[in-house]
Amino acid sequence: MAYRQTEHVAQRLEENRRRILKAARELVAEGGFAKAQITAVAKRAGLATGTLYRYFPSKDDLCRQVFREVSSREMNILAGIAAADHPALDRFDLVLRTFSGRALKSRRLAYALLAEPVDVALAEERTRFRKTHAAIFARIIDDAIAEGSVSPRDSKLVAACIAGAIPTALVGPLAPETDAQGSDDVLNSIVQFCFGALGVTARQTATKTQLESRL
Amino acid sequence: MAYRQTEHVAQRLEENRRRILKAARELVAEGGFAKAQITAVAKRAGLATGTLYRYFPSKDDLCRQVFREVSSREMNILAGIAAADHPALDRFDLVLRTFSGRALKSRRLAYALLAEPVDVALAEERTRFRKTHAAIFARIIDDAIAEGSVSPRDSKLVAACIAGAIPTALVGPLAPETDAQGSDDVLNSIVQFCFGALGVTARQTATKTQLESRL
DNA sequence: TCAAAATATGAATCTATTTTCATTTTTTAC
DNA sequence: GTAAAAAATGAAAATAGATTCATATTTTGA
Repeated sequence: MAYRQTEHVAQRLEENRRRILKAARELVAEGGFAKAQITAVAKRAGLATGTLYRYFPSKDDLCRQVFREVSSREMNILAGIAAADHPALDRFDLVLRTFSGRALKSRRLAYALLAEPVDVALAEERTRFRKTHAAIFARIIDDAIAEGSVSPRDSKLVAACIAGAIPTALVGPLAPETDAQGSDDVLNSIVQFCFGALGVTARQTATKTQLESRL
Repeated sequence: MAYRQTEHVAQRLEENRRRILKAARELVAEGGFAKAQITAVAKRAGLATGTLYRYFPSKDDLCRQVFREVSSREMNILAGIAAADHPALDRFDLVLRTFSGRALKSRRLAYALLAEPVDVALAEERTRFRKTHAAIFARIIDDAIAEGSVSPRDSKLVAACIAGAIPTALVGPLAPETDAQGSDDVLNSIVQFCFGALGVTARQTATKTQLESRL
C-alpha cells in the first residue's frame, strides 16, 4: 500500500472543482449556456476534457450546478426581502426593484437564467427559479390582502403574471434596449405596472434606497 | 423527350406537401416540437424520410413553416380585433379574452408555441409571435391613451409586460391546472390584472359574447 | 411498349457534441 | 527509489438525429 489522499491533494481537488465551476460561470456570463461546452469549460479551467468527468458526472449536472449557484444567490436575496417584518407593499416595491435592478445590471447573465433557449435539463432548473419568484410574489400579495392594503384576489395567478411580466420586460427580445438612464424609467414603469395590477393606484414613488433604509 | 409534369402530378405534390405539414402539425399538437422528428413526420405522412427533403430543405424550415401556419392564424384573429373601430378598452378586453380563451382551449399547442423549450430556429419564430402580441397590445394602449381612457405611460413596456404575463399564467409550469370551470376564473383574473396594470379599476365585467356583439 | 424525366426510397453517411477509457503522470508510504 | 493507488489526459468512441444519394419506381409522350 502506498497512496492515500492527503489534505494537500484534497485541497487541490476542491480547488479544481471550483475552477471548473468558475470557468463555466464565466462562459455563461459571456455567451449564455450555449457557450458552455465541456471542452471550452475544460480549456478555460486549465484541465483536460476527461478530467471534468472526474468532478461532474455529465454536462447537464455541471450546467445545473452553475444554474443553481447563480440563481440561488438571487432567490435568497429576494426571499430575505419578502420575509422581512414590514408592510407588504413596501416589501413588494423593494422586491420588484431589487429583482429588476439586479437583472438590468447583469443583463447577459439574466438573459441566460430567464430567457435563453436552453435544453430540457436547464429548462427544469429555470422552472424552479421562476416558481420561486412566483412563490415570493404570492406570499407578499397574500400578506397585503391580509393587511387590507390589497383587495382579495387569486394571489397565485397574479404572482404568475408578475413572474412572467418582469423578465419579458427586462431581458430578451421584447425588452427595450436601455442605458443606465433608461433603466430607471424601465424600473419605475414596471413598479407602476405591478402596483396597478394589484389595484393599488395612489402610491407615491419611493427610491430603492429610501425603502431599504425604511426596512 | 417524354416526361413533363402534368396537372395530375402537380396536384399530388401539392397534396403531399399538405400531408407533411398536417402530420407535423399533429405531432406538435400531441407532443410539442420535440416529437416532430423528421422520421416521425415522414412516417405519419406516409412517405419515406428522404421524400420530405424534396418538399422542405431542412427540418428547421419545416418546423418554422408549421410554427408560422399555426401562429399566424392566431395573430390574424387578434390583429382583427385590435383594428376594429371601437373603444380601445373594449378591444383590449376582447383581445385578452380571445387570446387567453384560445390558449386554454388548445393548451398543448399553446404550450408548444409559447413555452416549450425549443432550439434557436424556433425561438426566432416564437420571438416574432410574441413581438406581434406586444405590438397589438401597444397599439390598443396607445389608442386608449389618445382617447383619454388610460393615463399616459410607456405603452411599449406595458405591452411587453402583458405579453409576458399572459402566457406564463396560462400555460407552462407556473400556470394553474384548471378544468373548464376554472378557466373562466383564470380568464377573469387575467383581465382584472391587465386592466389594473393600465390603471383602469372600475370597469364592469362583460362576457366575451357581449363584447363581440357590441363590436 | 419504350425511353427519358421526375419522383420516391431508406439505408448509409454526416455532424457536432458529449462521454469513455487505455495510457501516462502524480502522489504517497515505506 | 519503488510500487501501489489515485488522478489526469486526450484521442477515440458513442450518440442521436438530420441529411444525403445511389437506386428503384412512377409518369409521360411518342
